[in-house]
Amino acid sequence: MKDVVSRCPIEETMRVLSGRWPTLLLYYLKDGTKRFSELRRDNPTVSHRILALELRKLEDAGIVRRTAHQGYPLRVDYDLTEPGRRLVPLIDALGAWWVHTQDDRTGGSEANLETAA
Amino acid sequence: MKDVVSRCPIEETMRVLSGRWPTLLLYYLKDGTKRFSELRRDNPTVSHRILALELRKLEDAGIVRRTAHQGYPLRVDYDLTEPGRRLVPLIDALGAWWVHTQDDRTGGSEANLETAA
DNA sequence: TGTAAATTACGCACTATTCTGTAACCACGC
DNA sequence: GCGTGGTTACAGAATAGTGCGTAATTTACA
Repeated sequence: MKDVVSRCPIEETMRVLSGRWPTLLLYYLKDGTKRFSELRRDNPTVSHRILALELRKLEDAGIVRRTAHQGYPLRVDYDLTEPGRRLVPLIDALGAWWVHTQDDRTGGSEANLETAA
Repeated sequence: MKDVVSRCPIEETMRVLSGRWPTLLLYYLKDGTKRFSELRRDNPTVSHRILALELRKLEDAGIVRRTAHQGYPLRVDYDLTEPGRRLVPLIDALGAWWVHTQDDRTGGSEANLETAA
C-alpha cells in the first residue's frame, strides 16, 4: 500500500484524485490561473500545509503547473496543464451523475438537472 | 469536517468514490452479480472488514444492491444498481484519461488509445 | 532614522483525527 | 468443527490541522 505501482489506470487516477481537495482545486483552477493565497481564500477550510501538499501532488501528476516568479513578497501561480483541462469535463460528469442520482431518489418525474457547466 | 453536508455534488461523489476500493469494486461488479467471497477472491489484498465496510458504503450511496438469501451456509449477492451502472463509463473515462496522459509523456505523436468500452 | 509589522508561499515539528488491518467472535446449518 | 457473511475491539498507519520560522521587501509609526 506504499509504493505498489498498480497497472490499473483507474487505480492510478484515483490515487491522485482521492480525497477532498484534488477535485475541489481542479474546480477552482478551471477558471484560470490562481495564486496560492487565492486558492486559500476560495477554500478557507484547507490548511496551508495541506494545500501546498495537494498542489505538489497535482503538479507531480502533471495536472497542475506551478510557476514561481522570483521577487519581493514571493509569488507563485498555479494553473491547469493540458491533461488537467481534459480532466475537468470528466469531473463535471461525476457531479452531474450525483445530481441525477439524487434526483431519482427525492423527486422522480420532473428532472431538475443542475449539470455543472 | 464531520457531518458537513456540502452542496457541491462533486465533493459528494468523491466522498463515496475516494479511496482504493470503491472504483475497484465497481470494476469487478460491472460484470454482474458477485458474492462476498468472490469479491474477496477477485481482490485478495482487501481485508474482509474493509470489504464489508466499503460494500455498505456503496450500498448506502445507492450504487450497489445487497441481496441476502437466507439459507444454510449463508449467502449474499451484490450487484450494481441503475445509478451504479451509469457510473461505470465515467470511471472508465477516468482510466482512459490516465492512459492518454501517460501516453503524452512517454510516447508522443502516435496515439495508443485504449478507451475502455 | 530605527524598529517593528505585514505580506507571500511555503517547510518543519507536533498533535488530532481518521482510516486500515488483525484477530477474535457470533450465528446458522451440516 | 467447517465455512459463510458480518461485527466488535484494539493497534498501527496514514492523513489533516496548528503554530512557528524564513526570505525579501514594503509600510507603519514614534
